[in-house]
Amino acid sequence: GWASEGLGSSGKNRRVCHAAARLEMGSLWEEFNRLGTEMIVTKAGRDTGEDGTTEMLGVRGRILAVLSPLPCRYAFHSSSWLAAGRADPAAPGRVHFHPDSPAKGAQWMRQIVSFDKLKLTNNLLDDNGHIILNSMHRYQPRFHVVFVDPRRDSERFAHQNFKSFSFPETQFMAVTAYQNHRITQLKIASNPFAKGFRDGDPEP
Amino acid sequence: GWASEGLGSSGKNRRVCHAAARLEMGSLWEEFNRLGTEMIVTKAGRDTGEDGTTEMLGVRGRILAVLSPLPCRYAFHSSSWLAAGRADPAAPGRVHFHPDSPAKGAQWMRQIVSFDKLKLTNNLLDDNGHIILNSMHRYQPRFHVVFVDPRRDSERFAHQNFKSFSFPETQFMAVTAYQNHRITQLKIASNPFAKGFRDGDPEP
DNA sequence: CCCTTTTCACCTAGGTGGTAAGAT
DNA sequence: ATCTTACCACCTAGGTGAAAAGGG
Repeated sequence: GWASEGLGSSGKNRRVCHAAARLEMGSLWEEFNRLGTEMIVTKAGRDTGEDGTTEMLGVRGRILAVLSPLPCRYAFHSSSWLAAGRADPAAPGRVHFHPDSPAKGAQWMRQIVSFDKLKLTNNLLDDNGHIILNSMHRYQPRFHVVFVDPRRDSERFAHQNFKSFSFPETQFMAVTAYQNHRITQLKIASNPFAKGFRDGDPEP
Repeated sequence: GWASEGLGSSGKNRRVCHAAARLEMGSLWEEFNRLGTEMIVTKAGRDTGEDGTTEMLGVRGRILAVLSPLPCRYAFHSSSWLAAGRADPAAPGRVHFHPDSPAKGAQWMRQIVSFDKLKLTNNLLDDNGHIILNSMHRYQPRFHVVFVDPRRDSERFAHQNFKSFSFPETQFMAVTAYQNHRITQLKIASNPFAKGFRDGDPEP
């Protein structure tokens, strides 16, 4: 009934307003962010390795990720990124639904919510559902916890039924090839699939 | 409302009574069945490669698979299977929910419904959710299309809300090692992961 | 003797950055 | 000159039956 769909003090539905989230692998994200994170975009789509942990209970809902563009074009000169004019026109942003969606809150709590199936592409005509980005532009990942409202006129309450999270340390630059060699080295050191490019002695 | 949940002539909810299904790779299943299909069970769990196609429209529901034991123990002697006494006592049968469940009918129709994540084990203490079988016993795979009834007292109508399918050509014997060498050869010829054991010239 | 378990080489499938060639 | 693409060797991850060892 209507009474049970009351709003919390934030103007959000009570089912989502207490949702919380923390970033998994936060120290690694910070290490990348200090150097200026770069993410490869290809025509076919490449992974991102995004992780997050939700602390949501009792919500029957969806979790989805979006990448919000930051409004500037960049260039990499003498080891640093510089703003280089207005952002190129962006295609309408795509949304990536977590593959476990929809699921109940207890299910989301059971394990880390990983966005490792999310792929980035620079192909404006992509029809694989990947998220389309402009290379040499900067993005802020965000994700939304959405309560699936069973009411028939649920569109009217859409603004109450989600709660959003973003972690500044996950901002990144979309590139087709790495610009900063220190980013390349950190990727090689931290991604198991790049183990073939490591040369030093591995730690236990 | 209640009127819209009326029953078809079969005594099943109208949402499932028109569901239909056909077996994918039917001719390969028949080829195996003529020889006597065998499926490996291990302690850790092994795949089955079950495929099926549903023809279900407009149903918000689940698809799940069960393996029904046939009540006999078998032995393999001189190239054929013989009944060999009563069936060993079986643990309560487990159910395998298709990982896309729940989903709407249109989603199920979009692609082949494959049970290739279903694994078989002979470990009675298995806690990976695999289906537990007795080796040297025969089984009939079945699957059920289930309408998720939104009514509060939906348990009362459970018997109306599913429709079951089984294909006799998918019956198989659970084994820990292949008994019939012709089954081994047909597995090697038809399973891409066993390509390493093929010796003849491959067909284009 | 019959059946089960363990380990193995050999595959499929797909995620890495490197590299050189291509595009603008 | 700068950015993009296509292909590659090298990984991770995991599905095969073979073979040998183990158990009752």
